[in-house]
Amino acid sequence: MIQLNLQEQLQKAVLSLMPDADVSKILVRPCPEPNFGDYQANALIGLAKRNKLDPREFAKQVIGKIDVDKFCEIVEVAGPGFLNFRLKTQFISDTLLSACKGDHLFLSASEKPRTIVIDYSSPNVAKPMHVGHIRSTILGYTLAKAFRLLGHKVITDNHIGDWGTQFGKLLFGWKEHLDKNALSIDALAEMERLYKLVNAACDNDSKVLERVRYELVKLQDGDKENLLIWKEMIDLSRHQFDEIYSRLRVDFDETLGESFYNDRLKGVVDELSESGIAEESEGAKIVHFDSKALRKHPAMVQKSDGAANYTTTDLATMEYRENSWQPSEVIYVTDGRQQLHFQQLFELYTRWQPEHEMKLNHVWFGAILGEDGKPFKTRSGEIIRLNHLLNEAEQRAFEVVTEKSPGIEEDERREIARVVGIGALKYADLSGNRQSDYVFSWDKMLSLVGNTAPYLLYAYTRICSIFRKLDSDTILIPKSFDLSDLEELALAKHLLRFGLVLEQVIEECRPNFLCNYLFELAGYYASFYESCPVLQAEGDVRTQRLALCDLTGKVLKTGLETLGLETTERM
RNA sequence: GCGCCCGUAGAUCAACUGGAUAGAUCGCAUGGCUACGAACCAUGAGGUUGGGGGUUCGAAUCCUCCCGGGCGUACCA
Repeated sequence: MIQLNLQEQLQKAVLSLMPDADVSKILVRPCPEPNFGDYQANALIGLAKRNKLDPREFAKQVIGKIDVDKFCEIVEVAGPGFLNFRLKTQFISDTLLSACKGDHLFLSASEKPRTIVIDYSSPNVAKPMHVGHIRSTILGYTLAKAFRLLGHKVITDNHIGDWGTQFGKLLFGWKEHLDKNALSIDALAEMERLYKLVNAACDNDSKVLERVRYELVKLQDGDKENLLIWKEMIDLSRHQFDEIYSRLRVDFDETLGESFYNDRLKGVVDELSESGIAEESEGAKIVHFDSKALRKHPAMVQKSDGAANYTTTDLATMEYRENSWQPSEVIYVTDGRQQLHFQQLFELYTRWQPEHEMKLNHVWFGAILGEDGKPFKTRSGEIIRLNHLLNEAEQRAFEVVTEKSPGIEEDERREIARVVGIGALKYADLSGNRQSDYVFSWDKMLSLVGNTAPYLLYAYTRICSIFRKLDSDTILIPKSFDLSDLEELALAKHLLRFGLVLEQVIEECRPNFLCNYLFELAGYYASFYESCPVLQAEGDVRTQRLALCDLTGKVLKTGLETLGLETTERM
C-alpha cells in the first residue's frame, strides 16, 4: 500500500521532468538492507542513461519534484543513483493505529475484482490419491484463498478423471476378478489391484485386450450394466477423495469431472473440422500449429477409433467455463510435464474462439522424486498413499507435543497434533519454489523444526499466551506508537508489507512468497519478544506492545489461513 | 534430433524477475531459562552461484558456447 503511494508519487515527479517517459517500469520496492532505508527505487539510473543524463544529477532533480513528506524523511540518493526512502515513524504509527481500529489489516481489496477459475487436484477415479496429488491440491487451494483475500471472485473446480480408456480394463476386471470383501475394506486399493492385474494381462493376451475394448465400447454406447458399475466406481472413489479433502480442509465450488463434457465432444470436433482448424491424418483428427514452439507438435483432438481425448475434453471444459462464469483468468495447477499440452490447448482454444479474452495460465510445479532421484511414478514402485502420509504426519506431531507439553490432556494433544502435523506437511509443500523438483523424504516433509509450520504456530501460541493472562477490559488501542526500540520498529515495518506480499503471491502464483514473509514475521516477533517485555512494561509502552502483539497475531493467523493452515492457542 | 526446465554453503532450499556486502533452515561451535512458553533467542565458521566468453554503471538472474542432470516429444491424462 505505502509502497504503491511512493511509486505513484515518484512516477508523477518523473513525468513532470520528462513528460513522455514510460514510467510503468519506475518501481518502488523494499530495500534489501535496512541501513539504506525502507524502500528503494533503482529504475531512474536506466532512464537517465537512455536520455544521456547523469543518473545522480537526474535523481536529485526528481527528489526536488517528489512529494512524499507525509510518509518519508528526506529522500536520499545513493550509489550510482538509487533513491532511498525511509518511512516517518509518525506514518508507521498512524498505519498501525488504523489497523488496531479495524480499518484494515495492512492490505486492501482490489478496486477492480476479477473472476478467476482455478482447476486443481483432479485425481483419477479408481486410483488412490498419493503424494503426487498433494502439490496440486495444496497449491490450488492456497491460490484460491489468496485471490479471495484480495477481493477477487474465485470459482474452484475439481476436474476429476472419471472417463477414458482405463475404464475398459476396470470394467473387465470388475466383472471377472472382483474381490467384494477387499472392495468393502479399501475400495480404491481393490480397484487399483484390478487395473494392474488387467493391464498386465493385456500385454501378453490378445483375447483380454479384445474383451477390454469391447467393455469400453459398451460403456461408451451407454450399456446399462456398465454404466451402473462405472457410477459405482465413481461413487466409491469420490467418497475416499472427500475423506482426504476433509482431513486437508480443502474444498471445491464445483466438481465437474471429464464425463460431464461427453455430450459436447463430438460437437467440438465437428466445429474444429468444419472451420478447417483440424484435419485428418492416419485416421485421427489433428491440429497443426504455425508457431515455432509447436510447429513440430500437432495436437490430436480425435483418435483413429473415433474417441475424443483429453485435449478435446479440455476444450469443451474451457468453453463451458467461459460461458458459465465469464472469468478473466483460468488457472490450471498441474505438474510441469503437461506444459506442452497446455501450450497446445491455449493456442488451440484461441484459434477456435478468437474473441475470448481470458488469460489462460498454466501454473506448473516440479516433480516429486523418490529417494533414488528418479521420478515418483504411480505404476512402478511403491506409492505413498496420501492417507498414510497424513497419519504419519499427525503421529509424529503427537510425539513431539507429548514430549514438550505432557501437561496437556490427551484429547487436546491429539487435536494439536492434527493441526501441527497437517500444517507441517502443507507448509513443506508451499514454502519452496513450486517449479523446483523435490526429493520425497519423510523427515523433510514432516520436519517440525526450522522454517516450518510449527515455528509459525509456536509464535502464535506465545501471543495467545500473553493475552490469556490479561483482564478482558485491557485497552488494546494506544494513542500512538513510539517504536523507540529497534525490535518494535522492525516488527512494525514488516507488518506494513503484508498486502504487498499477497499481491506478489497472486501475481506470480507463488505461495512461497507468503511463507517467506510469515517466517520473517515470526522471526521479527521472536526477537521483539526476547528484548521487549510486554506484560512487565507499564503505561503507554505496555499498551503499545500489546497492540503490536495483537496485530502480529492477526496477520499471522490470516496469513496461515491463506496457506490453508489452522492455528492452535496452545501446543 | 528438437523443445522446456534445472545446476547456488556439507545437506535442503531462498534471493521481490537486472540492484547495493548472494540470504535462511538443518547440521556444527559458543553463549543465554529464579524471564510474557527455550518447539525460542544471540554470536560464529561455512560460497570462484557447474565452467568459459559476452552485454553494462551493476549478472545467480539476460545472450552465447561447453559439461552434467531431469522431463516432454500424435492415438494415457
